[in-house]
Amino acid sequence: MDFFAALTKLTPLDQPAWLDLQQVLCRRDLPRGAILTSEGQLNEEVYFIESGLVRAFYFNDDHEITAWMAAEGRFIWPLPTYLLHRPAHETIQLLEPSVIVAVSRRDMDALQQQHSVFMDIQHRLMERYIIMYDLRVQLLLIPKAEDRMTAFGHSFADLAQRVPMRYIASFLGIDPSTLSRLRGNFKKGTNS
Amino acid sequence: MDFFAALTKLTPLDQPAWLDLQQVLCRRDLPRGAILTSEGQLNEEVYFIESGLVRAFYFNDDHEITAWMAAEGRFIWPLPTYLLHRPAHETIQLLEPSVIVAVSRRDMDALQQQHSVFMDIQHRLMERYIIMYDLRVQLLLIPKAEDRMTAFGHSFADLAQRVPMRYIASFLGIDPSTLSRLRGNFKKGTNS
DNA sequence: GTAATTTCTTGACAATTGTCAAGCACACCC
DNA sequence: GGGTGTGCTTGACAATTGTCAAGAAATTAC
Repeated sequence: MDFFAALTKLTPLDQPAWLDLQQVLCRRDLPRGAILTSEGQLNEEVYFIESGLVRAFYFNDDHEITAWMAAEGRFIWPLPTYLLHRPAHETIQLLEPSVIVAVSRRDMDALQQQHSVFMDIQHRLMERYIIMYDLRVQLLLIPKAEDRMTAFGHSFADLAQRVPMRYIASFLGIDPSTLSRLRGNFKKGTNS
Repeated sequence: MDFFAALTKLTPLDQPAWLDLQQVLCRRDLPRGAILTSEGQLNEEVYFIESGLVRAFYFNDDHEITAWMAAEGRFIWPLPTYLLHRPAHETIQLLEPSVIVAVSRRDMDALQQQHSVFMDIQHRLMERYIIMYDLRVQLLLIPKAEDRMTAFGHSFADLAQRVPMRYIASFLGIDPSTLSRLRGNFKKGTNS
């Protein structure tokens, strides 16, 4: 998924803005398991996933919770952290070897001052985040784990295939063993 | 809570912008139970709660789920609906007699074209929504109903007092009878 | 390819939560 | 202020889900 294509799909981008952006962006080829940002550290970058798969997680007591997952073609702008100037409560980690485009906050601030189109982009991404959050809350309010899982499959068919089960489980607030059992039952149900 | 004060707290507002806004805003004194917008209808207004208490809900199968609650001093900009130009999936209803300030979408669009400060306001509110959503998701991912309730009490102490229990229950994804029981246990626990 | 590690599955059981229903308390309306 | 309706509480039970643990399967490393 091309970075420029994804950007223009978000908002038409003029040549000067794109050139200035290219000056400051940094493309990284990272292995599976690499950490983009860590819980507790002040995040000062925004990202785009050119290829690969990423997830964010945090700890509640001693067990980790997957906050979200994203694959190639998606932007990562850790907004709650970014907006509040607070240390991240999430760790962002690669689930597959990935090519990540990164822009530092300092550079992004400067770009936003020079080209209003970068404000528009942030605005668009905020819109997307809100819509995603809305969906996420609706998912989590489905009372039964099985129904929650089915709904997840509908909304995130692509991720349902690629993301390891236990991450999906914690994303949905289900114990991995319960999720495994439900999967088993489901298969039996469809076969008969 | 004064509308103007709340606005300027969000973003400093110049005189001309405020005057133009006053032209189009409409203040309504509504009784308890009144409906601001209904599920399935295209919402074309944004609101501010000058006094009173409001909640939004929708139906999942046959039982209703409270999406959010808000008291005086808060803005209501139904963003998922507004952004997607889709009919609302929520009904917004007054829980107490309230004074509501409303601006139609048409007027707001015009204001945003004339005064960039109204874009800033939308931007600020989107930031708030994202932070609220983030909190909401974290709440819902707390596995035990009792812990979820406690966390709710911490984050929304004001609402916990004023909002009828069954709405809080559905907000937290708990059955009202379970919530009632937990409350009972909790009281016993603190007394001994 | 094989060993080592990790992840997934499954069983038995316990804890939590939901369901249905009945009684109680409270607020609201004339 | 008494009747009416609504919402809260509580009991008994059922369904769902979590916990702990062990074995199977898959993946990774060498």
